[in-house]
Parts: sequence; structure tokens; C-alpha cells
Amino acid sequence: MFEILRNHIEKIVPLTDQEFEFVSSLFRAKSYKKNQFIFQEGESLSRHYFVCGGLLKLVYTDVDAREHIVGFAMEDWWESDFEAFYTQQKTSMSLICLENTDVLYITLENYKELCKTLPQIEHFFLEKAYFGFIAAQKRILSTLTSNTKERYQQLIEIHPSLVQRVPKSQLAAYLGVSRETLSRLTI
Amino acid sequence: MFEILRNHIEKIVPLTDQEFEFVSSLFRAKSYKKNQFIFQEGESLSRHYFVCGGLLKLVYTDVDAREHIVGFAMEDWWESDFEAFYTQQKTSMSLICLENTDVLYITLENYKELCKTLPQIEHFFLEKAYFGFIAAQKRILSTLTSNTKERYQQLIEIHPSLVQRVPKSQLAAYLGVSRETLSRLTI
DNA sequence: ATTATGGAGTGATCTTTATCACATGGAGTT
DNA sequence: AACTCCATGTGATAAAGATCACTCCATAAT
Repeated sequence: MFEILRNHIEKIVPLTDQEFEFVSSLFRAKSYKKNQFIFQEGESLSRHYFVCGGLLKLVYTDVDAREHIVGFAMEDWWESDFEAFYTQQKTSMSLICLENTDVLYITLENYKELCKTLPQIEHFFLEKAYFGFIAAQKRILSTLTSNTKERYQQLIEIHPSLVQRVPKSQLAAYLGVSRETLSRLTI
Repeated sequence: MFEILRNHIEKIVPLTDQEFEFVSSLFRAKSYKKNQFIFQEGESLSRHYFVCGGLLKLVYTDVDAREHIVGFAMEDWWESDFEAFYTQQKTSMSLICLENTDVLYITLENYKELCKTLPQIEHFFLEKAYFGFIAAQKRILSTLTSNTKERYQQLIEIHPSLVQRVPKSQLAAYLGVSRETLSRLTI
């Protein structure tokens, strides 16, 4: 699992064996079964997760107990309730397994230690944040410019493997439409 | 204008006079009139802008020539076509003045120079990127969980001064509804 | 003073989507 | 084999929003 993390980081910044040993020492590995909660809305202990294998959804549950999917996370993706993590507040969302999933996670304390010791890792996270922001802005733009059918087609284009692995009801909760409407689309 | 930038940066990281002199040397100041384009979709030269005073909109124009507002920028905000800036591609959006506006801008070359020389500035931009990402995710969540009226109320709550300064037709283009629908809401 | 112009409100109608209800079919369980 | 979950599809109806057309009003321009 740590090798996956190393390959992932080294796509952006190089690391010596010694440096990666230090990186590894600050992460912990954990495995979860399908439908398990990695964390649940309202919890205080917030971590940043790297998915080595499997599939997660980041979920906001509204007052009517409806689930809204803020994001998915597959192999090589990072996920967390980022505001809760970075400001150490209670989580407002839940991270739930759609498949059996292996993760590596880091606490904020260790994250800060890591960035202080290895500035290139801070640069790595900066790039991740930039591209996360760009992706979020594109998703916003997609809701502004496109109808449901077009947004679904864009999702298929951008993440074909995701669409294969996730039930349509979950894709509907990500796109912000009812599962019935998604079902009625003729692609 | 440079004092505004200094105060803004020092809210997150401290700078010596000498360090700020270096920062200043990498930015340029420019003033624009209402309705002017700071940059236009399709241009190659992309910069990152800091708004000292005034008001901007970041606009995507679709194939039917409809304007969709990706974001606004007021005093103390950063704005750009971030993907175009960071990857040095052609811009896919336009940055347009809703009021007379004074900006400071930096090129990617100077930005990289700045981060290399002053790592605390890279940390500053990292925080900006994190909170930009969090804000974008909240906007996505708002479209998933709330109807038009609620989203408009949330906008008023989060950016009351913006709502005062921007025509409702522009707020509609930001919220993703027609100006008629926004006009019919009873707040 | 008169004439554009841009922002905003509103009626009528059509389209899209949500909602509720029910049916089908496959996978896993007993 | 019978049963229970799920995921999915689909019909009927209601609600939300888009669109087009028109009006009013304030401000800027001539």
C-alpha cells in the first residue's frame, strides 16, 4: 500500500528512500468493508485519506435524511471533509465505502510536521489543491451550462470507470437529480 | 495598492520590509474601467490577479452566447482562469469589470520565482487554494441540497455587499437561473 | 427636452424535473 | 424453490423553472 502512495507522490515530486521512509512513518493503513463509514457527520477526529484500492463516497445528509454525494474517491484519489480536517472542526459530511477499500490516512498534526520537514511535499499538496479547485470549478460550470443529460454524458466521459462501478442511484445523488430522471435519459 | 496586498498577505504569513519589496517587484499594477475586459476567452497570456478595489466577474460564454458567471471578485480577492494560468494554456473564460477596478497581477514565471525564493508565500497560496476549494465544494453542495430561493438567500448571507453591488441579472447568471425566476422570488 | 439604454417586474405558456406508485429481474439467503 | 434485498425502469401527476412578450422606471446621452 505504501508503494502506491510513493508512486503517486513521485508523479509530482521526487523522493529519496530516506525521505519516503519518513513520509510512511506519518501515515497509517486501514481497511474497510463495503457500506462501512470511515467517518461520520459530527465526529471531531478528522483525517486526510489516500485511497489505495476500492471506492468511497463523500456524503452530505440533509435535514430530510436525503444523501447528497459531494464526491467519489477511487484508487489514487485523496478524500476528506477538508474544512473539518484543516480547521479541526467537527465533520459536516460522512465518508462511506461503496466497495471494500484500503486507505492510508494522516492526521493534521502529522501533515504539518510533514510539510515543515519536506517542503516538496507541501508543494505536492499545493498542486493537489489547485487541481481539486479547478475540478470543482468545472463541475460548477457544468451545472451552469448543461442540462442533466449533458452532465451525465460529461461524467461518463471524464470518469468512465466510475460510472461502471457505481449504482445509478448514487450517480443521480452526485449529479443532483432524482434516480427516476436519470433512469429516463436516453444516452 | 501595494500596501493592500501586504496587509492581505500578512493576515496569513509575516513578511519583512525587504521580503515585501521583493514581492512587490514581481507584481504590476493596472486600472480598468467598468465593462472592460481584463482578459478574454481564447487569449494565451494568462496572469493571476489580485483585486485592490472594484468588482470583477469571471465569465464563461457558451455556444449560444449566454454568459455564465463562474465567480465574482471584490477587494482582497484573487481571480484568474486558474487552469489557463497554471498550465499556460489558452483561457476558456473572460475576466470582466462590473465596476472601475484596480488590480495587481503576477505572471506564472514570477509566481514560480516568488514561491522558490519565499517558501512562506507558497504556503500563503496553498491556504488560498484550500479555502478556494472548500468554497467551491460548498457552492456545489448548495446546488445539490437547496432550491433557487434558498441558494439566493445563502448568497445574500455569505456576500451581502456583493448582492448590493451587482445587478440581479448577474446574480441570476451566477446562481444558474433565469433573471425572471430570480425576480419572482419573494425573499 | 427628448431619446436611448439598462435594470427590473410580471403574465402566459411550455418544458423539465420531482414525486409517488408500482413492476421487473438478478444476487444472495434460508 | 421460495424469499428478501437491491437496482432499475416506467406511468401519472404536480411543481419548478425557462422562455417569450410586454411594461415601467431611472439614468445617461444627444
